[in-house]
Amino acid sequence: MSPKKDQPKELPKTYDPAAYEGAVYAAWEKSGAFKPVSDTKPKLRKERKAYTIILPPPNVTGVLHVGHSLMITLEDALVRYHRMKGFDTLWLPGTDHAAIATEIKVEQALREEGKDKRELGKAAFVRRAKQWAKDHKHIIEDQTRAMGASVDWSRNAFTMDKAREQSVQEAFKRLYKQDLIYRGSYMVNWCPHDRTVLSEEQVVHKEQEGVLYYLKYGPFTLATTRPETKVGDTGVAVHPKDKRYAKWVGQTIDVEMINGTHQIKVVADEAVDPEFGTGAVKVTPFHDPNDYEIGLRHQLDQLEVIGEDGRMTEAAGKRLAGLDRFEARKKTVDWLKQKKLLVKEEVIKHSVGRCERCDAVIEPRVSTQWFVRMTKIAKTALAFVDDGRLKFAPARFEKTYRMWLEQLHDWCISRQIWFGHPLPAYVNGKGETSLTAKPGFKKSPDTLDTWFSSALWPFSTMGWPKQTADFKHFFPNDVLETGYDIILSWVVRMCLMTAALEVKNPATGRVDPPFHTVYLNGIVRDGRGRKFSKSLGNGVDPLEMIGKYGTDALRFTLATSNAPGADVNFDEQRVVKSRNFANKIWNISRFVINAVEGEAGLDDLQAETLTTFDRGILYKLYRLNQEVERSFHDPAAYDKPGIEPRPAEVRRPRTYDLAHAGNALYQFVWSDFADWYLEAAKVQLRNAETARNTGIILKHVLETALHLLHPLMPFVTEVIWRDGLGRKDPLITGAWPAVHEDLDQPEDGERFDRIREVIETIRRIRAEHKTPAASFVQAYIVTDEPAWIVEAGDVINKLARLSMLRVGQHPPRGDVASAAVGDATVVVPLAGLASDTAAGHLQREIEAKRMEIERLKGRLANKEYVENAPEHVVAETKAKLAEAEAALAKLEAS
RNA sequence: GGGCAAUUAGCUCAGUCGGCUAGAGCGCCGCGUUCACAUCGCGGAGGUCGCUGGUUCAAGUCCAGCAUUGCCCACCA
Repeated sequence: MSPKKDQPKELPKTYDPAAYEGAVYAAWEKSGAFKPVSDTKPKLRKERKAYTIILPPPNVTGVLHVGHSLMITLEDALVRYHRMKGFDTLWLPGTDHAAIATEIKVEQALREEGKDKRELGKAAFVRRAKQWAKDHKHIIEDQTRAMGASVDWSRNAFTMDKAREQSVQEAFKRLYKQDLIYRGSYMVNWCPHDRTVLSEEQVVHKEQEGVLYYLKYGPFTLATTRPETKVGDTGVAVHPKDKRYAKWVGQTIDVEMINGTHQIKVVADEAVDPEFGTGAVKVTPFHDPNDYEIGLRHQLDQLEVIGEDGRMTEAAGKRLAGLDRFEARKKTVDWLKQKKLLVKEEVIKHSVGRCERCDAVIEPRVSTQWFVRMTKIAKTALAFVDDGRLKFAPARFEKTYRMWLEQLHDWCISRQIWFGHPLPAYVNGKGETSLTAKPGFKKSPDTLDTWFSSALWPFSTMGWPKQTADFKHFFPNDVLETGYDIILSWVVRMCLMTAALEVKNPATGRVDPPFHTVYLNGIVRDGRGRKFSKSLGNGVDPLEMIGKYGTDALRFTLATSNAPGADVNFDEQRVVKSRNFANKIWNISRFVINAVEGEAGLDDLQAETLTTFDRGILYKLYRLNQEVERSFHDPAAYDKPGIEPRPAEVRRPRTYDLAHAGNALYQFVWSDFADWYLEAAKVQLRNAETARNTGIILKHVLETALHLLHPLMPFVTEVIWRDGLGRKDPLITGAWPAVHEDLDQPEDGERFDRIREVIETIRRIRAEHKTPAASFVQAYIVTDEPAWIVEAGDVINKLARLSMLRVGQHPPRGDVASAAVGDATVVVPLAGLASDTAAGHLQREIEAKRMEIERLKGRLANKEYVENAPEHVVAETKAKLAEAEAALAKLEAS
């Protein structure tokens, strides 16, 4: 604890997040709290272990959505925790240039001005796009601030800034030299709207209804969903074992098309399913991935009939040329009908690939593009998980990672859009490539897939290929936290690039994974488990939530809404609950601050006069500390020397279960501390003998709880710390509270709970007998072990609203209500109360006890149970039985 | 077609080496008493833990099968 203090301020009655959050964030940032401590104290670089997280860079085009909020919440909690634990902590922010998304936005802006990007020209367009990105990136950055993210803005990166440009160029060149990048003509996914090739991952397959047309096709009848491609057919394929068509195989047949009669070769190929349709399939090698393969195997011609713009080419013939592919389909069908070549139409469901950005139907086509060879480097990436250097949380996602690496196809990295990293290579007329300008070679007009730069992010942000001080200290990163929906497009590729570029871990000198753990969060859905969508109108704006309830409330809600890796059902009611929780913390603090004076600490406690409540709450606080640490604990982060984990943490970590931590905190703060200890403290503070201890404990528990809460609820805890308690050193850089092992006394907790049960029991009896809230009743507690209950007498009197309490062996006779609490019995005389149910009540209590005794006796009578169950379980059962029998005896006596 | 999840109170979810009477919040019903908080306090009702078998002294928890829902992967025209 720091001795430095400002004058505490009087806290208002209700916590108003909006009144503090902006200023608190600004103060944190200004103080340098977000930066690694070693930035100002370079000596610490050697002494302290680094803890590094890179923020998955949001698109510059984006605005904050709840998915971002979840990500920021989890990462910030981890970062704040490790900062408080004494790691040299770096959380590095950045944004992604999102090539296609940005290009689309800028095109839109141009269109609104009545301009077209092609008439503007490439150079001007790129300038404009860069400016647009620059103008917009602050939006998502400001929103990241609003979430309270303790990122180091001084290291803010952008996938297209100078340093990252160097990383990208260098990466391309190295891969090219190692023959891991090549250029070639293959079947690719083409978006006719954006006029660029896309990678497999940028194509979204959607199930939709379509028509399967059965056509007369020379001597065959065959089925197709894409009749417009007929003019591009150069073959018909059948299965080699299909007897129906055997006689045609190898022949060339005449087929009537809309643009004349074509000679079509009939081939036999295993790829044809004789069961589907008619068992014969038309082959369009230029425009279908399967047909492309069949065409290669049988040397069929490739005929381009649909152009890059999605319109039919000259080769499609006069009647179709220039038409959009879907118009061409209609026209072809009309023509087929007219010629009586259409046998039937069947409505089917089939999957159609669409562009993930613009939703246009993908047109597969043959095209010359650049690719990264994946198979070789995949082995290294698989080794990362094989030998346990890379772990997934939850572990099941490791399977997804493996699955993808085991069935890998080469990655198409060239794009025909204008905005992006220029592809740093030259090509000549013969298709030869070069990294440098040579006579006859021209600079490639292509740009690189956005994900190419993202794949370098864990080390490009650290200055790679330069061996900067940051690289040496902060690489590899610790945790990569992100949504499970981008394992493939991003996580896998970062690992592949680390392997391909042989980015060495400075600490081990070998190629290690770029992070030791991948922590995956789920997708945020609405309260009923549906995905957010514009058409449902169920979207949630995190900024609106922040405005209404405060950032801490949103964060606490997101952190506690689900188990790790599971989807989050977002329910605004829970944000209300979290807001109320923040307010509860606020008011607890107001009470403690007003009630307690002085700076005495735990060392000043007088052990002899500690009450059951005092010991109990300290024990529960100790357990809470353990529980929260266990939830945050990541064994891998401790791998390097410097910070020793506590033994208990390591025993059974619940890696990254922040929901568990949040629930434990909520339970402790609201129930144990506010509802019980605080109420007991109100009594103890009036007693000269217990007042001093109580004050010390109130303050100690509050201050400790503020620390433990801080990673999840940074704002309210900091405000209380600063304004309420008047602390000068901010909480954000405070040290994680120590635990006092000597407080680990479970019986203290049990006694606390036992007294709680006594009070609850009396209250229940009061309620059952309709005792007016304001009235007082008397109570007897029949017990063999009265000392610590007697000591709590004043508290019981107040909380159960008693006019008299007796503890001892002799309960009153007659008209009473009795209930068992452990082996004790609580007896409340009913004289003067609405007591019609007294006898029934006692009877029910006795009956319940008897049932319990029966059950326990039955279990102990079971030989196999006694022999097989572990000793402590059996002993526990025996103790329970003894307790129940004692309780029954007392009930029957009353 | 292959794989992965989920299924516990009206709703949203906890329940981590199998072991007392399965918990929380919200919602619902009843009552509100002293100066932290009505964004509050106290009490209560509410569950055949999806179904069927199996393992075990003991199953919400482990195993098998089934059902329903969701997600991912896969070239079926």
